[in-house]
Amino acid sequence: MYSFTEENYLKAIYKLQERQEEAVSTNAIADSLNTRAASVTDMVQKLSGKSLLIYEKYKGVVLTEAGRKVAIGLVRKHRLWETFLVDKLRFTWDEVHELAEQLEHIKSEELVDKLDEFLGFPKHDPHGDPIPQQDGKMLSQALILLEQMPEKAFAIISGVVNHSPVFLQYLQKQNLVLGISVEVLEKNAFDKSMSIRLNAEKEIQVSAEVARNLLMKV
Amino acid sequence: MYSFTEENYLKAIYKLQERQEEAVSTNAIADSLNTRAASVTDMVQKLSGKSLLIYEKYKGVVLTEAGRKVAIGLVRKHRLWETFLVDKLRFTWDEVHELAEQLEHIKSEELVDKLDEFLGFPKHDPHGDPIPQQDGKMLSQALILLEQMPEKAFAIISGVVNHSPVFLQYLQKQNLVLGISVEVLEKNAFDKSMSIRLNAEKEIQVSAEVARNLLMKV
DNA sequence: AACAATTTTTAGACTAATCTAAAAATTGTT
DNA sequence: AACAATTTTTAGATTAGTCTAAAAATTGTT
Repeated sequence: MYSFTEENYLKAIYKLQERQEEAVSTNAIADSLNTRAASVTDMVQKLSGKSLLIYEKYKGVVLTEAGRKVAIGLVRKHRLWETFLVDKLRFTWDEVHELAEQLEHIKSEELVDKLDEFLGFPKHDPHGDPIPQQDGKMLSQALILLEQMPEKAFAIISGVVNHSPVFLQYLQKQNLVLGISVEVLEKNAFDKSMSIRLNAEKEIQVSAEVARNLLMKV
Repeated sequence: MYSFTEENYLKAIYKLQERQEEAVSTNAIADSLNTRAASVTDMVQKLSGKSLLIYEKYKGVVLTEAGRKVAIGLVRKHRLWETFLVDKLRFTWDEVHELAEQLEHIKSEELVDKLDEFLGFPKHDPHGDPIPQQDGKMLSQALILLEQMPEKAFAIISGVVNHSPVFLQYLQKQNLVLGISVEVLEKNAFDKSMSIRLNAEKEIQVSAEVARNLLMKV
């Protein structure tokens, strides 16, 4: 069984590794965990000793299969708890991240599997991110950014890149929520803002910043 | 906010104080937490510094109102999570204690209140123990032990004293579960065993040991 | 290829929670 | 009231995780 702290390091490394295929630097880990590079060096040496990652001095770290498994288990728990909080307890999707950060460390395979069943084996969490299955597999769903859509195209809002509460609250206010269908009416070449139509009804303007942070399912 | 460990000490002291009205000794605390008296001395000095309890050298400790409040909050969370695990996730009542020990330390007032609402504001947990309300009040329910019941009396099984899995499993097997009505048919003076009738149907024998651990609502 | 800038590691120290072993206080018994 | 038994505290050490500051390695630029 791994400590709260060990688990947090594994998840942070997993998330960093997802984007860039190379080894993850100690500084990058320190940044994402709000700690110092010296602390990271200590911890990755410890995790390396447990064969959860491969560490080369001055080169950075790469998770082993065992380490990846632990990290994916945490992501699974995090996203299932978020789904529970929103679907069952009626939290809003911008309130649940911090709570799920705590709940993901509850140790029990049986609990997470029963939660999964209770929720009806959801495929996505309230932010549109895919929920890993028991076997660690994730249904990848080929989402694209709103900014990448051409004029006249249709798609469904299915996730966000930026998870900050302020952004999520903005989306809520504009009714840019999961499942809404969007048609691109016009793309403004000057500032990259877009006119879009929601659910074949309301027409609104979104900035490039927003378009760059909304994930769409075609 | 208090640490996981501080919370565990407060809850343990609260539970010990419930039975005997005097100050709780460091040794008693050490026993109930599987730690050593020396460690307890350190921790109670720390908690005393935070005004959560009153500590007198060689005399033991008594919780302050603030300390009691924290402990009752933990009991509330523990019993609500146990109710969730049994009612919603279909765990059996002998499986949930360890999980609730973890879940009770999740920090969020809002979460516990929403959980309470989701469960329909239950008054008792799956073991029949009363669940404290938001304001810390508990509906006391004047339960008596089965062994205290006279012959020909009727009552409802409403709780257990001993929460060990082996006892709970025994109860399940005998159908001695919460809500069942019991009539005392005969009390054996020799070994204090009892003959009882369940739900006006099946007649069974229970030992003094069992009768001493079943809480009944008259 | 040398060296300045940057990144990373090492060394040593700190805190929270724990332990063992020894010292001190309390209690009970005669 | 004295003293043996028990309980409790103190002293000093340990572990996990963290930090700062200094040393070492790497990288980029000329």
